[in-house]
Amino acid sequence: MTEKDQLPLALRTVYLTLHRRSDAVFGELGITADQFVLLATLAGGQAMTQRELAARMPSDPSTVRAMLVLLENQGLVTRVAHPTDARARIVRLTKAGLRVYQQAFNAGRPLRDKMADALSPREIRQLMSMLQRMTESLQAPIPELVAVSETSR
Amino acid sequence: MTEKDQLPLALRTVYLTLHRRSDAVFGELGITADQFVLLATLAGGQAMTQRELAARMPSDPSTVRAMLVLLENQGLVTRVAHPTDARARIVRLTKAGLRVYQQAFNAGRPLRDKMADALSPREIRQLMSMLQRMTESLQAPIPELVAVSETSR
DNA sequence: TATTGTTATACTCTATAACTATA
DNA sequence: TATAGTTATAGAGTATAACAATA
Repeated sequence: MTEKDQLPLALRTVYLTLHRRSDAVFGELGITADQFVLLATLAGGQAMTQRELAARMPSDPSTVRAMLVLLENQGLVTRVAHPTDARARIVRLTKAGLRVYQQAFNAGRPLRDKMADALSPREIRQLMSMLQRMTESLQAPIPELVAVSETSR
Repeated sequence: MTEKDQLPLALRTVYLTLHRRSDAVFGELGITADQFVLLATLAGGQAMTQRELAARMPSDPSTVRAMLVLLENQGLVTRVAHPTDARARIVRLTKAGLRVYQQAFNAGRPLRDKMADALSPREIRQLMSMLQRMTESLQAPIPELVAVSETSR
């Protein structure tokens, strides 16, 4: 069991710890940590289709749809027809949705600060770089995994 | 929006990407990625009570119980009486549980390698150190969060 | 033919609260 | 009084497959 093999568990531990504390903070505003991520994805950029939203979160389109239904019932997002593609629907934050997002962003600051306080500014940059490279590497196809699946048929 | 504020989302993206790919790999062996973590926690050390198990995963005792029921039905873990504390139950891997864990560990190697390949050996050490510090920092009480909760009563 | 989204469905994980038994 | 575990309950996220409408 090398240090490399402990990486997934270490990653999981910090993520889940963050996720639980985030749920506690955001729960006071009536949203979950995952719903906050959805709102943040919409707040960060332009409006987008459900598929684009799912790809950025990242999550599954049907999962995102389930989340959107909940958020729509709360009046935090709306879905309107796409201007040129009649199949697609554009998701947008409502005024209330933007307000809740901003409140949640502020409410979460102590948590983000606490996490970042464990690192130097230089380490934060290095960490961001590493996380992005890890994500790209994990998203690429992995030949050995394909081989395992194929041969097990 | 500073780089520091993007850290939680970057962490989430890499964790969820890893989690999904892990689920796909472990699913061929009949277990989920979270169940693998439970098995790994038991395989890594001595037998332990459900509470100890929950603390190490980390997870909630009632969540762990639900997972243990599923794993017990699959014959992968057993729960026996604690020798000195009649309230507690000791959780142990069965022979089949150890075998499945080992198979899953091996099946997950390409994934772990792929993730680690994005980093140099030095970066892996640095990353582990950072993740551990972040976890500790997040587990400590956060005064500002307490204050928010208190004042909102 | 491929793509967007919906629907139905099912399962795992999550967590709170009330409870029993024991320390 | 505090702790270990169970039970009941509820909800959120997850994802697959079949489907309709449209590109």
